[in-house]
Amino acid sequence: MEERLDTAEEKRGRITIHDVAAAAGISISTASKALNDTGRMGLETRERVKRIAAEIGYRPNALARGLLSKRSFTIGLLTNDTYGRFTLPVMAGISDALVDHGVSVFLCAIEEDPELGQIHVEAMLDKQVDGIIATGKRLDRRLPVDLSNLNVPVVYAFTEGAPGSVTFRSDDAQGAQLAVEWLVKLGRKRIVHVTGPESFFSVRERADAYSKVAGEERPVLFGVWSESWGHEAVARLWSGGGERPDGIFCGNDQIARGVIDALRERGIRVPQDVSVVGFDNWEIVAAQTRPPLTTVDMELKELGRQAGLTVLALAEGRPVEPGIRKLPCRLVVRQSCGGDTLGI
Amino acid sequence: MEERLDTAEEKRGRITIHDVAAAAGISISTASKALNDTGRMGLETRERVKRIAAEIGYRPNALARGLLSKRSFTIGLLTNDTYGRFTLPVMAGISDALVDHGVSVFLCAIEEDPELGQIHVEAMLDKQVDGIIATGKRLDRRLPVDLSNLNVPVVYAFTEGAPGSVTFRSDDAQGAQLAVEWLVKLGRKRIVHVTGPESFFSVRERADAYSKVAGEERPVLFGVWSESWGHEAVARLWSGGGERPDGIFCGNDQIARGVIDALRERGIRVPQDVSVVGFDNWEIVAAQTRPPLTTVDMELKELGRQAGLTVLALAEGRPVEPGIRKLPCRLVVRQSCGGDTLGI
DNA sequence: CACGGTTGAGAAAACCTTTTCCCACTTGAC
DNA sequence: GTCAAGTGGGAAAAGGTTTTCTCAACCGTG
Repeated sequence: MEERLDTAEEKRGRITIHDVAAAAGISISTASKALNDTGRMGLETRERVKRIAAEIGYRPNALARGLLSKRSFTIGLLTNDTYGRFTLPVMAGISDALVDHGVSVFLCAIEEDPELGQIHVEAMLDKQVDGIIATGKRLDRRLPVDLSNLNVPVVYAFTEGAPGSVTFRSDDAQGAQLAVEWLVKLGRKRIVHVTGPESFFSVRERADAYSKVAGEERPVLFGVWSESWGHEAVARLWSGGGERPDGIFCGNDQIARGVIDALRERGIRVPQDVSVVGFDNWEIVAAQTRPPLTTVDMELKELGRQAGLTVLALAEGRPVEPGIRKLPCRLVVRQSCGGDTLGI
Repeated sequence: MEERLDTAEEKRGRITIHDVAAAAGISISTASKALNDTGRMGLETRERVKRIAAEIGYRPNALARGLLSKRSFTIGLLTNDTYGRFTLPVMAGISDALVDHGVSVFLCAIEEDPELGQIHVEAMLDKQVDGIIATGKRLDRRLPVDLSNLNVPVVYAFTEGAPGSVTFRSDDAQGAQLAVEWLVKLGRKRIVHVTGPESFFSVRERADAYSKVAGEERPVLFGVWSESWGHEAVARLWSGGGERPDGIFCGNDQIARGVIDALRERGIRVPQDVSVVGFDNWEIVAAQTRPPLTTVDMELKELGRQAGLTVLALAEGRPVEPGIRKLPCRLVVRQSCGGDTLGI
């Protein structure tokens, strides 16, 4: 009765459902139904087919399956964030959410090149992706590629979406609020905000939230996203004869790092004399500052997870409310503010 | 004569070769041959079919094509480098090399989880990837997943490969040599090497190359891959009564950053008093040090490019010599060593 | 005029699955 | 003993493409 096809595995190429059917002495239709838990058949037959399939190492060909079902169990992730600082956590979240559903992710880094973007999008469409997630490095900029009437669902994550689309982004205002409230809670009174270029939407949003909590009259220093700007800002703050801050909310971790270094160089102690809080929770920067940086995490992985589930829902035809979804940030307490041993 | 099917584009779903054939008034076989430049037919027919296909926006379905040709024009990139520091440049290189060939890349981050790795590999095989590239964050460690008898080609890049496979890696010895020779050329005599854990193969390799150039008696300080170790190493070097170095070759850029910061804190000028050279050319670190860091670039993008072309060659059945291919590193001259204005 | 060779194009098989019928058989009720 | 209903399983089509084979028409040559 053990009628296994020795040739099946030797025959160069994959094991198909025909091999399973032959090995079980049934037709391929029955084999298919047995393996997919569809159709009617004896429980015993079903079990036997499954067992045999497992034994000979059968795995269904996703291409053939996709041809029929119009689902490729594949999605595309488009990004212009070359360095992957934002994209990688997003990607991790997407993959994490979709791997259980058997979905794999094409990653396409398109830089700022519209032509390259076009090529990648077409390649993905040819491969019948079930959907596309667009992500980037800036909330208020579009990717240099048109994703508008694509006949596959598109979801935007951490980049500006087309009108009428569904977009996921971090709630920067809430994140900033978290940071400033923390400084206030620690008793800081003379708080300032050192941040990036005012042209960034998230800069303005964070600055507004800061003003709401710290007070409209508290100063905001706009600059660039670099450590050296952090240095310069400290120089500026401590050079004049004005009030000396006791709390600095920085627009990102790199600026915070510059600020902390500059303060140390001036003999000002962090966090005893001045509390510093950053934004991004970019581990590589935040964990290496001295002292390690208290900062705001944008929960990009969760953002990716939700974007993944959403594009899947759209691909399956489930209805999804369009609009912008803001996901809350989280404050990561390390030692640059104090309060880390308080258990507040 | 203009007999275009208005319905073709309206019919929900993609435009198929049937639509092209119908629009051109020919059979699908002829259409296929016209579009693929195969078979025999009148030049005029060929051109006309191509024109019509373009007009109605026909794009071949890669799933159907792959089913027949056994080529999916898809490869998988497996990595355990969560943060993407090494993976992203490699990925960029692969993508760059393969996009012209119509190949897309599945990215799978598997952390250190063998089960997750297994799941992703199976998902990729189900999707009939033409090949797999394994990459990681360490030259002397395997990915936590078995890629040995997979019936698709596997290429290793920046991670340890299976015996008999083809593996691409950076030539760390040559890179280290480049760095130390640069210090020597600048007239530095009292060179030391501050590097990572001796358990890393590349650490030993770089250290050996350093010893060959600088002299066997020159000191090597093993530690960890962090800025704080850079600080500590400087403290150690400057605390005793011994000789003070005038050139420091660091095992990576983070250590170099720590070293430079520590030197500045002691009032030692870089590069006037001490030249510092790093390893990795991790832009985000190397460009933000003060002064910007002269460092060794491992050319990971080129490495990815070659890995991509190799796995493609294997997928197409072209013969490839197995073995380990070492790719040369490149010295990136910034200002931490001096010599940057010499044009040497 | 008969015939081999060329040219242009189509029919059909193949790739691997899933799904929709459809058929034969069993069971129980009347 | 006949019928209806239910059960287990198979044949075949469909999905979009490529490729092999076949066929008809046409050409020139002997």
